[in-house]
Amino acid sequence: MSDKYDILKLKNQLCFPLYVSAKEVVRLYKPFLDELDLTYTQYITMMAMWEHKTCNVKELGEILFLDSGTLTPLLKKLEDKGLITRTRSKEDERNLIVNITQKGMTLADKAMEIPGKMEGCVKLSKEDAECLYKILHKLIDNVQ
Amino acid sequence: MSDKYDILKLKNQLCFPLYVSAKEVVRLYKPFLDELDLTYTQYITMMAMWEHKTCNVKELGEILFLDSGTLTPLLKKLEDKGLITRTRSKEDERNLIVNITQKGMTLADKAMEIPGKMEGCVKLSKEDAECLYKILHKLIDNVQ
DNA sequence: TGATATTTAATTTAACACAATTTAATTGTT
DNA sequence: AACAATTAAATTGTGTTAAATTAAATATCA
Repeated sequence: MSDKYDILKLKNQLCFPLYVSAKEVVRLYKPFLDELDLTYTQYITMMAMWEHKTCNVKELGEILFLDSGTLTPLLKKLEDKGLITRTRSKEDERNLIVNITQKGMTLADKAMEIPGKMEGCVKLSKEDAECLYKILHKLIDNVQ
Repeated sequence: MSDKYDILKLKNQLCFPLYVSAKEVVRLYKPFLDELDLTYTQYITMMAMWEHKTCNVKELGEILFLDSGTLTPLLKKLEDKGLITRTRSKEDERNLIVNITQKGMTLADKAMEIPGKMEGCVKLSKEDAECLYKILHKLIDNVQ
């Protein structure tokens, strides 16, 4: 029934449903994000840019919990698409300033539909969604 | 204070803390898993194998929510390490049977320490951990 | 002040994961 | 028996991430 290896079973892990949920939710976004020609990581980066308009890579990394190894190639792609610009700071050449373009801002209007569509897919009650949100933020605070 | 783009802000997304939590938790595992010379995905695969002892790739994929594109190279690495064997089924040559080896089983003893160590890192109350577990499983059921 | 070390910021590289496609084996239908 | 449809795994290409590297700025001290 129960042996000493029970604690190694997948059903007794908290990390596993967390890993699976995140992966599945990103997968659910895919068809919606394909319409904007964005990956999920590009999407959250654009969310940060829609809000902040200007940012350097370091700040963006702190907001998004991404490091520059992820952001550098990603930002180059967004620049290629014309959604942002990348320019070195005159004051400190180490800093790369990211600015949103007009085209980038325009994309927000198309993106507005997505959060509502996703809610419909995930199908959690308002209470569960709020509870999940709170616990995940606690977890993130704890591990920083 | 509030504008029509509020619904696109990161702080109003549920997906974002989910994405960050999963990533950060996997990152926390890294130092412990380095001692076993396993990646996180290899670790959950070994968990499935410690429990089931034998499995084909399809079954393993269903258990782990991974596809053959992820599993094929991963299983070859675990085979190289001597933790599993990969053999084609005699009954149906399309099926690749994965079996755990003695060396693979032995690794479970070292892995036994990890769940406890991770609990210490994540630092959620028993109530929060249980609640999180339940909601995540609901979410996974909903999106299947 | 000038030389050197340290810190900081971003890029590059290599490994891993995932989506989409391909190949191979089996089953079903006529 | 022949062909189509289905199933299982492998392969390929793209994106993400950790670790190492490069470049720039600042601090230390002779």
